[in-house]
Amino acid sequence: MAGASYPGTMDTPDDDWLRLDQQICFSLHAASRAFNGVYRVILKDLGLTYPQYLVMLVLWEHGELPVKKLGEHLRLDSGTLSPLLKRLEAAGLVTRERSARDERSVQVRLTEEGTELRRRALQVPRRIAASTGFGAAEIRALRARLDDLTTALDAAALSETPGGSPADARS
Amino acid sequence: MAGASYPGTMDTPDDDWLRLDQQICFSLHAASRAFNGVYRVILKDLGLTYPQYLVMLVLWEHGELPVKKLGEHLRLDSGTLSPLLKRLEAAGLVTRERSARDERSVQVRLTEEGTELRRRALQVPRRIAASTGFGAAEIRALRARLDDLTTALDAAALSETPGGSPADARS
DNA sequence: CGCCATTCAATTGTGCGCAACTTAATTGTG
DNA sequence: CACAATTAAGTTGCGCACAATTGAATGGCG
Repeated sequence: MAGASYPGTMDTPDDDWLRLDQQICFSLHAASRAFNGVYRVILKDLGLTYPQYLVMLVLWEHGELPVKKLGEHLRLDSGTLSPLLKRLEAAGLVTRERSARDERSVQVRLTEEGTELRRRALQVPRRIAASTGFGAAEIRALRARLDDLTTALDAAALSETPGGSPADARS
Repeated sequence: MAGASYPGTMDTPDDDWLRLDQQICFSLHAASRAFNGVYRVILKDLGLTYPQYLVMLVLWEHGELPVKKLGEHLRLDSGTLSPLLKRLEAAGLVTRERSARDERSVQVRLTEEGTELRRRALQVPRRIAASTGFGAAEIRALRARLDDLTTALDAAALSETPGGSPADARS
């Protein structure tokens, strides 16, 4: 509200950029936490945290996966996944077993109970969607925007990195 | 509330909702972390983390504030802010002092060095904006969308709360 | 005035996210 | 075959987020 409208970028002064920056980074941060909060409440019934739910979604879709693949789907590394999977295992939702073929890799499988949980999870998305007040189309549009953003940011992070390793051709 | 029909939803089957849900929550989660990653790299020069930067932005704008007010601006509670502010204090960027007027409250003030840091921070937003590949207008549009989302989610979180304490007129 | 409810910060405990490092298995190369 | 390089998980350490609790200060009310 403060002073105004900047049509394009033209020569927006630094101070205004700083204010805009405050707004956009705050907005994304806040939205992410707000989302997290709603999921927290809804997922409490299932005994899952939000990240655990994401892992379960991937497993429900793919059946079973090594930790590495799970990490690629979710962009998470073993530092995050290992303890998380241990908790899911303790909860009786998954099993972790070293692969016989390649002893380095650990296969994550749904238990009976884990598979079962999917039925109860089916109503979660509707409750979330209802909470947003957004329709399917709007959600899809927002998702597309966010994915663009993520793609751009990931690319930028690489070029911006001090090490800046150029070779990043991931599988 | 079961069986209700939702705004844009025809009769999309549950399975598809689950898949869409996977996508939108994953997208937001990923975007948030990607943003965080870019800030991490850029803010390293300033010796700040992303949440610390948010706190500094608020302080640069308002000069000095009690912890409570800081928390309202950022939607963070003392559980998060107390240790964070201690670290900013240790870094010599802020001071914390119990208010003489009301001994319960702690006033957070910028030090000389903290005020000084703003000049170096002025170029951060431009680097971030460049990383996103978005123009000011796009950023603003996205921000507006995210704020809508946050508002809706916050409202929903309250009504969704298990305790659903009717008297939830906070503040 | 005395007491109780409220308010603000801080603390504790749990979980996520990420960097850096460790350990073990596999692969590639001579 | 032997040995270095690579790969997969796990571990450690730090910081953030949030719920729940604690403790001190304040304000309201009889």
